[in-house]
Amino acid sequence: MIILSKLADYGVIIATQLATQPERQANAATLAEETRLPRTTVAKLLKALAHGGVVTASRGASGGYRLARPAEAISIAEVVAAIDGAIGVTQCSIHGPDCTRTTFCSTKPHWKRINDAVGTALAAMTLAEMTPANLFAQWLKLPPKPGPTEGQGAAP
Amino acid sequence: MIILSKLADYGVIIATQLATQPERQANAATLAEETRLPRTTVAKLLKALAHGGVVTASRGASGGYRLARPAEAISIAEVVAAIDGAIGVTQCSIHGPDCTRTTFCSTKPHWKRINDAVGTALAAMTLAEMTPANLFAQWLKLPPKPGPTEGQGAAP
DNA sequence: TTAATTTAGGACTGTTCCAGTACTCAATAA
DNA sequence: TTATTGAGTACTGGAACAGTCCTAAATTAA
Ligand code: SF4
Ligand code: SF4
Repeated sequence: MIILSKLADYGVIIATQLATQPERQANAATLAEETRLPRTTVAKLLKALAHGGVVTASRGASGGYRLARPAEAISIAEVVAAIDGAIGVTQCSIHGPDCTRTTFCSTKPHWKRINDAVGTALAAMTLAEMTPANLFAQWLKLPPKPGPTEGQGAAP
Repeated sequence: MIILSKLADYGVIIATQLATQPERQANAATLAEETRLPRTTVAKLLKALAHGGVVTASRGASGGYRLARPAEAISIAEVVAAIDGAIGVTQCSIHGPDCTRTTFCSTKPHWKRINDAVGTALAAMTLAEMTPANLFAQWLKLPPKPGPTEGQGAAP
C-alpha cells in the first residue's frame, strides 16, 4: 500500500531541485534533465505546483519557475496536496458527507486523530529539509528542527 | 487524495465491530448485517484479515470469526496492512530497489522520517480505541492512552 | 514588427488497479 | 450423512493513474 502517487513523488523531487538553488529561475526542460524525469511529465507537474501556489512561473523567453516562498516555509504536505489534492485518511475526512455511511458509521469520529497525526507528519517536513545539503545534519545527528519538534503524541 | 482504500476502511469497521464483543463468534453474514456492508465484500475482507492474523476463523456449522488477540493489542496499522499490504509513503519504502531511480534519487533518504511518522500514527491507535464505547473517553478529554489495559475502569 | 521561447490549459489514450461478485473445494458440527 | 461455514481462486466493469500531445497566450529578443 503505497500512499503517495508516482506523480506526487516526482513533484517533491522537482520542488526539492528548485530548493537547492532558490534564486535561480529554471525552465521545465532544464529541470527535467536535472531530475532525469520525462520532460512532458515535469511540465505537467510544474503547472500543478504553480496552480497550488508552491512555485511561481514566468512566461516567455528566458522564463521559468522558482519557489514561491523560501524552502523553509514550504511543507511536503503542500507539495503533495498541489498534485494529489487534499490529504485525508478516509473519504469522510475530505469530501465530508459524500460517503453514504456517514450518518451511522461508528468508526468515523475516531479517524480524526489518525488523520491529524498523518497530516502533521507531512506538514512538519519542509522542502529545505529534503535537500541533499540537509542530509549532513542527519548524519551528524543534529536535532532535525530547532523549533517545535518531537510531535509524536497528538495533544489537541 | 484519500490514503486508505475503501476496502481497508471497511476492514477497520468490521474489525471494530468484532472488538465490541470480543468473546462472541460471528459469521460473515451476521457481521455484514451489523455493519450494513455487502455480504460478499465482508466475506472477502474477513478472509484477508484472517490471512493477516488479525482474526481467527472457525469453519463449519456455527463457525465464524473472532479477534485473534485482545482489541487493545491490535493496531489499526495491522488491520490496514492485512488488506492493503505493507504501508509505505513511497515505492522505495516498501519494494526497495524496485524503483529505477533508487540509485540517484536525492529525496529517497529523507522519506524515511515521514514514513516512520505516518507508520507511527497508524500503529499508535488500537482497535479498542476505535469502538464506540471509547468515544466517552474523548468526550471527557481523558488522556487517550493511560496504559495497555487500564481503560476499563469507569472514569469519574 | 516579427520571430522565438516558454508557460497555461485542455484533451486524449493506454494501462493499471480497485471494488465487487461468483464459483468450487475443504472443514466442521449436528 | 448433510447442512453450514470459511478458504481459495477466478472473473469482470469501471474508475483513476500515468504519460503524451496540441493550441493559445504571454514575454523577450532581434
Ligand atoms: S463515514 Fe465511515 S465508511 Fe464513510 S469514509 Fe468515513 S469512516 Fe469510511
Ligand atoms: S527512489 Fe526516489 S523516485 Fe523512487 S520511490 Fe524512492 S523517493 Fe520515489
